[in-house]
Amino acid sequence: MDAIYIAGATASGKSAIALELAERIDGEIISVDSMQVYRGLDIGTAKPNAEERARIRHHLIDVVDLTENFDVARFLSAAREAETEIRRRNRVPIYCGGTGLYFKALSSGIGHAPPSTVALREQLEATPLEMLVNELEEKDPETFSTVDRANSRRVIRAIEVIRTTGRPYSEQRARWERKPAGNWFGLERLRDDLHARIHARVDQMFAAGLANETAELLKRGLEQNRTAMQAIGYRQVVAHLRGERDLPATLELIKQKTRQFAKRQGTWFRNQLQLDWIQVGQGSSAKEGADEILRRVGEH
RNA sequence: GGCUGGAUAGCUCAGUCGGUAGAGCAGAGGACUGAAAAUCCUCGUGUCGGCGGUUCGAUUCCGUCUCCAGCCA
Repeated sequence: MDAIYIAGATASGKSAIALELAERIDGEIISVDSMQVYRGLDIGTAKPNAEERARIRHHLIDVVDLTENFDVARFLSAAREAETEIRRRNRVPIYCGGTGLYFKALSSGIGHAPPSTVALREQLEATPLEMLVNELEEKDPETFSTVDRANSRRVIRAIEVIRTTGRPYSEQRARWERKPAGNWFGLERLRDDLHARIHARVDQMFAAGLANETAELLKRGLEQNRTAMQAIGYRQVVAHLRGERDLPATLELIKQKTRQFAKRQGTWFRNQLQLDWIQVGQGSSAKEGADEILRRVGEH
């Protein structure tokens, strides 16, 4: 059986469905999640627990230390490796997660530009955006005309590649095109339903000790890792621990940030990926979700 | 009861030397090629607390009432 891809916003219930599916078809799960790769970020990333991981083999979870950097390219090669391994065992790879960029890399590749280096990036960050944009116009007119020039992250990456390779960024990117969906599924819920699930999940995270976990991670260098520090939940709890916000306000803020994030995930999935959408009903079980996926896989 | 401040977009507030008003946040939509749970873009008509008065014209000035905060009794 071909690999199955399941994309869904946070709290959409994708993990439970993937787990159910994996048991049914003798599959293994490859996490498509930019935060679950970090060791230590457990509660806040809703990582599958030990029991679930004992039941079904998971990949791309806990693969890097809090002090390491991770990016799409690393994800892509690790994912391909995991898939090969799974195939060798005659099992079915089930990709499941919520990081749109990673899914896109899986379907369309990522190009061959070099990774970022801390020193150059810091230097570029300290440079006024306008200067970088001017440099871009001169050295890579094509990227200049297509990038979001107000978005410093985009401009910085382009300049970074141009300076380290001496070549235009535009010629080092993968050609992205919309490919027809195979076993690529998107999970969708009614907005109110999803929000209710998000709120309940955030409450559960605190009940499970998110604040303590964050305090522990701080001792282990959480703040030194820029990417991990971006994770919703941890970032807000760190501010709370510093006394910048009380607990109820922190819970509210995290719920709000998560809602906004879920919305952005939906935008990405809808417009950047080619998915076969599955409406997940409010009271439906993981089993029903898995049934629906299998039914559609049969049709493909 | 008296005095002083407030009352303007869902929230926090700015402003109009009198010509019916605008930021941030929230919300909605969108973008996204090695940080992506990040980053960026677009979208603002609301009895300017109520009622009177002055005025060609009041959200803006005056009076009064209501509510909120603080101070004095």
